[in-house]
Amino acid sequence: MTPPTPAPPPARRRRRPAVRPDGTAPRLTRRRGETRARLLEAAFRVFAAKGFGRVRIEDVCEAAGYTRGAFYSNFGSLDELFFALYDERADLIADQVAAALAVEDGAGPGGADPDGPPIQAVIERVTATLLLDRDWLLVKTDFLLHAARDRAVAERLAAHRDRLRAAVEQRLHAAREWLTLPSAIGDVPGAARAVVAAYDGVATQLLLDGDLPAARAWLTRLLTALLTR
Amino acid sequence: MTPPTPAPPPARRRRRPAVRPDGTAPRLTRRRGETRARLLEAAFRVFAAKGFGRVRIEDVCEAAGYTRGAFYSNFGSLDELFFALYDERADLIADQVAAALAVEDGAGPGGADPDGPPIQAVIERVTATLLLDRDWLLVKTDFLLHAARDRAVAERLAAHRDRLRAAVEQRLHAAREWLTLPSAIGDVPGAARAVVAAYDGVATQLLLDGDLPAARAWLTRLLTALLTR
DNA sequence: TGTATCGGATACATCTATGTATCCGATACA
DNA sequence: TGTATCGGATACATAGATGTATCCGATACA
Repeated sequence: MTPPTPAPPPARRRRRPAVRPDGTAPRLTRRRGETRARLLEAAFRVFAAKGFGRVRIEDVCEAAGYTRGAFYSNFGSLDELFFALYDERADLIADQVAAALAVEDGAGPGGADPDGPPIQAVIERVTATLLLDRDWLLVKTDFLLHAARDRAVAERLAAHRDRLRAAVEQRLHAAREWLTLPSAIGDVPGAARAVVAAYDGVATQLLLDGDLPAARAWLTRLLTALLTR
Repeated sequence: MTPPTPAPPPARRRRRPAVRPDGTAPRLTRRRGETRARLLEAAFRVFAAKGFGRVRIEDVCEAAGYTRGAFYSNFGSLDELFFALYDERADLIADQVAAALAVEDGAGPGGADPDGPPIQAVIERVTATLLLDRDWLLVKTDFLLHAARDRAVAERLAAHRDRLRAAVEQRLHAAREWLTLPSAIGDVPGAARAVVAAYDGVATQLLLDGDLPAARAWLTRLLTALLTR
């Protein structure tokens, strides 16, 4: 049925080479970086609005104010763009969370914070930090479905989750003096995992009803039950 | 920009009519029902394997052993098939869960079960009942993403969740004598919601790593922390 | 200021999925 | 057993998206 093409090189995903034949770097790129950034930014909106499966390459270009030429000059496929987008945003968010949860250890020379158990404060902080943007949840869930079917993708997502979990764990560790965890939860690492699980659970509900304040309140209740006795 | 087409009837989704012009019912259908069932069964496998966004109508037909003629004779679009599939499976699962959690109130004339607090038993039961099939999780999550972008779809999904939550709630209510809920959780309805949230959270992890036994164990720990004090 | 390279636009060829119109074997009913 | 209707297959027409080849204005460097 197919024409007897001898052997069309099964090369998947070609793109503009990063290095020229003679080894010199392509003349570099300021304008290029901007278009790439704009494409990524537009892609985020489009993916959030329509879902990966319904997004055409041209949708992204249109939203970014380019044509497909710009796209193919920067990415090899929609998957590649999607993965790049996820990596970018995931790093950004992991940084934000880590910063928001970071403990200023040496704030005062006296050492530990004297004004009572800060567990509730930690919970509030975690809640406000993790549950931010429904659009990001939409994209992340799409990515989760990719990860569920592709080992390599799963590892990227798992790495992101590990960063979040580690940030939470560190924060809990700093507050361990005032922590009395339920026995079922056990230690601080277990508690950090429980926090992530509660977050994921509430995220599902948030995707369904879109009620961010309710999701925050509910997450607070769950975390209180999971982290105190 | 758009050609001045007068008014192309915006008729969406046509299919074989359920009633003939003269009002009589179409000659009925045993073979038809089987075909439809096989298409739905095949669709489940295909959706689980590839994800909604990557499934072509022909993929489903091929997996079911039919051609597209059979498909269009039974469904108007891939969305319609997908929704029908979800409704079917969701009902099935809700029935199973309700049955598995149902309490045999009048088992003995003596009344309540005498052998100690059955909370742990309830937890084990809920865990084993809810966390069954990763493929179903995959399809359900795809459906969740549809629901997140479409109010009408969201209500169907919410209805399913309500059935599950109600089954859990009823079971917890039956065991309320031995329940000492954490104060953050409050009452039985709150506890039922917490169970669903924990389930969703663990489901996310299960999608990522595919480790069902670990997911079960983890869900048990979470539920223990959420339902006991 | 000249010029070589780059970045993105344009135009085109192709491919794939869809939807529909038609046809034929199967099946229910007389 | 005959026959009208049904269920699904086949064939076709079309739309829509993709990928690539080419072109032109912009920009960095001399």
